[in-house]
Amino acid sequence: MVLVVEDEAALSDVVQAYLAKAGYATASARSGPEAVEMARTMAPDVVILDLGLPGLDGLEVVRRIRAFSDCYVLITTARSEEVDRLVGLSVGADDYLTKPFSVRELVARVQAVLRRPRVESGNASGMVRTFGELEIDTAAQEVRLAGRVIPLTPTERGLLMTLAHRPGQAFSRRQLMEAVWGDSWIGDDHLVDVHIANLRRKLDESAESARFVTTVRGIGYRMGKG
Amino acid sequence: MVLVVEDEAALSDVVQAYLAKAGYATASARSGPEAVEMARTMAPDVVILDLGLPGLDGLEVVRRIRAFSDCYVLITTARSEEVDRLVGLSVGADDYLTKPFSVRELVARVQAVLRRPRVESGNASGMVRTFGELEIDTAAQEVRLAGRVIPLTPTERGLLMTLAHRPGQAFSRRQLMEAVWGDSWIGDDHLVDVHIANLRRKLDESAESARFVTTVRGIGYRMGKG
DNA sequence: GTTCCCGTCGAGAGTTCCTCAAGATCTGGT
DNA sequence: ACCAGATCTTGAGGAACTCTCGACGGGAAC
Repeated sequence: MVLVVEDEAALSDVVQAYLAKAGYATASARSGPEAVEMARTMAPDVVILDLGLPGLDGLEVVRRIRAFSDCYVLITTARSEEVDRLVGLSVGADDYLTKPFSVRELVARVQAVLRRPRVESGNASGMVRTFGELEIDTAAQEVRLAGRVIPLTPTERGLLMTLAHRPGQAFSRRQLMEAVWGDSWIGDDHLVDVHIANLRRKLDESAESARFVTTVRGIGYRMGKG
Repeated sequence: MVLVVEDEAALSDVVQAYLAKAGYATASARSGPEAVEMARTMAPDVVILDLGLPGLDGLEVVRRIRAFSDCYVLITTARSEEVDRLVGLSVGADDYLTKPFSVRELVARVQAVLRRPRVESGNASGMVRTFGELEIDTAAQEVRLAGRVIPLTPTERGLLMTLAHRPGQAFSRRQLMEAVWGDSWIGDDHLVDVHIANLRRKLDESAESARFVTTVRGIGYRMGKG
């Protein structure tokens, strides 16, 4: 499934028509928050995102989506400056196109992207990351431990999925807060500690005290390896 | 299999000869498009890519290869500016070397790469610096020696990463303090000595007394080669 | 041989992190 | 609109870890 995020209805329709003709199911969003919400609930394979959205900054949308999803993000932008491209790629986008672009080329890139070997995960759109007995299903938005579903609060899920998105990578408390609460949040770093503690309690009471979330002293937290 | 992409035939031959002597099969490409094509058909384990290729932009080559392959990409570049490195890593390269580089070091990195269990997909921001058996992983914020994780305090990590940032360059104690503690810090230079000593103890007790941090008398410290 | 610079050690001070608990806020149902 | 339950936020205390500093011994440069 391809999610098209574009506030200009005419362009959105054209793009969706071409994608449909190429055999892809599509969905559309017209604003940043809507895009994030749909990316979360529909778990698309590809998100085509217009950076020039009114309201929420486009790059912020990429960051938020990246917090819980590994889907491919293709950016379109009217400003052709190099800066945009680099910044876009550095926040986690996979490819970019500058406007005006050929819709055929857009479709070609989507096809190229979907040909790319999917990261460990059997099913097409649902992606499951495993860490020993822990399974994180980003499509179903649920977490299983030894087959058992662990009930997590949205905050705990957000933290876990952010960490699991790049296993081994150390995240600062601030990075985690930005990913889960959004970058406009102002609050105590200590919040992260408490939620991580709650998360660990739920995860560890079922497992044999195998720590999934590791503390990196002076930095923050990361997934995996004690 | 290691794919060497380099337009200068002499250098390409030398690199390939060393790699062959280390036991690796090699292939070579002399242009960007050829590199992409060979990466596609031969599915190499590692691609060593010269960013300064004529014609197609080197970064574009990385992006194209990334479109279908998750292989390890090691960039070499004559321009040592920070910008190059950041941009290179953001498009999906895994490591980089600045020219002129030691062919031995190149081989050492390739070996390190192939020894290391591939850590899941796109660790685009995961940058790993290697000094012989020492691996400095700035993404995970951890240091490995012969595959073993060495637990370091934040200060020790900071010092090591500062030194490793420019191997061979001598840093004064004051420079190191500014880098690790911040430029507003006022304190005794001797502090650096203590932490360097602690760092060396941790690093050397596992290695055969191969000093990674060298003292430059009257100046400070530097990374590598006595 | 002298002088300075560097390496090592130990103990107190300081910081970071974890845990527990209570108040505030949010959500869904009636 | 109201209530009940879940979730989020904030704070304080304690434990473990890390930093800092002074002192002494060894080694390099001259």
